[in-house]
Amino acid sequence: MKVSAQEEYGLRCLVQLAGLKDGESLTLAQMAGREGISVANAGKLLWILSKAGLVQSLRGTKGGYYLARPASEIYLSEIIRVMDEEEISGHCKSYTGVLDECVHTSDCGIRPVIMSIHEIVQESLSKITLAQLVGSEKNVDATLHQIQSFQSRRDAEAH
Amino acid sequence: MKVSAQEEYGLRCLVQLAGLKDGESLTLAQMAGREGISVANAGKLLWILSKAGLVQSLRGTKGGYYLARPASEIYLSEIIRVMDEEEISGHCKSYTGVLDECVHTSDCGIRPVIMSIHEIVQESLSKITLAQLVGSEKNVDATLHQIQSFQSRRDAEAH
DNA sequence: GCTAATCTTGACTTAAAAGTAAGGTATGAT
DNA sequence: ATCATACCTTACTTTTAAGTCAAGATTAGC
Repeated sequence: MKVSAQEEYGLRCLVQLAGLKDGESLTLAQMAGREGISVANAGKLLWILSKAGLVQSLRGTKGGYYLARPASEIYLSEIIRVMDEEEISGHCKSYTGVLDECVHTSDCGIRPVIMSIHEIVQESLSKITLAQLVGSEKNVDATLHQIQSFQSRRDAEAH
Repeated sequence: MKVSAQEEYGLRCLVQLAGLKDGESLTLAQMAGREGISVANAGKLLWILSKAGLVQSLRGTKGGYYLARPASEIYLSEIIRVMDEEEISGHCKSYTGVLDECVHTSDCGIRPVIMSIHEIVQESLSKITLAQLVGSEKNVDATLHQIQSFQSRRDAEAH
């Protein structure tokens, strides 16, 4: 249960774009440089984000990438879902198929758990927008802890 | 962000053991057969669980595996953590290290998000015990939806 | 004590994810 | 028009996770 490299780098590039002013854009080379990944790799990630409609691009000399919507209207749940949709779509088309991939079909108590885990993650991430991730680590951390779902976890102990 | 094969199969084997009566045990071959995996693979998974103290084993002719504690005292959070500790331990020792592995060290708004995602998952799973996963799919699903953290998610829409 | 059943452990093989390379296509400036 | 810039797309290589193999060690029953 971990965040994949593709998910994380995709998120990082989006945060960069979220910090831009209106009318500005960033090239692949710029984003790759700041994240320490290759231009080719950044190109792949941004292409996925572009295909999903989260970013738009402009070709040519003054080209680059920019967000397709305001950062305050892009939720992390959507980003995470988009970034690993690639590998999923090869094996199965629907969301039910995702389960059939790793869960065998006989009746058992585990299927609802796997499903619930994914729902919990998606639901938690649907409360955070890209706009809330722009800024210093300290500020973002403070912001996150004011969001309801993140705060409630403090009541319970982790076993 | 998905449940790995290792996590899922480990969980499945534990559910099998949780369904045993006192004094009973299961061999690798029995568990492997029921889950549709090879005996060798089951051996690897059970060894991890054994090393972590979740199961105990008995060698020899009448040997097999059984839970080290009552199923009602084993939380899913612990299982998930144990099952992918292997890959983590090779690169870094502490939990901080897990983050340094995939997050570069400069100040940014993403580190707390990655950390929070893991915390949310752990906290949610710490409310479910192995004992609650024994039974038919329908019953387990009903049980899960009565647990507080799973129920609260229904209020919000998934974006 | 011998044998058969079973867990233990490390090395190896295979499959999947991540990342790279290269050629193609569109755009803007001169 | 031509050239330089930068995005687009497919195929390939590398790396990592998953799964397998085989030899060793332990126990129960005869």
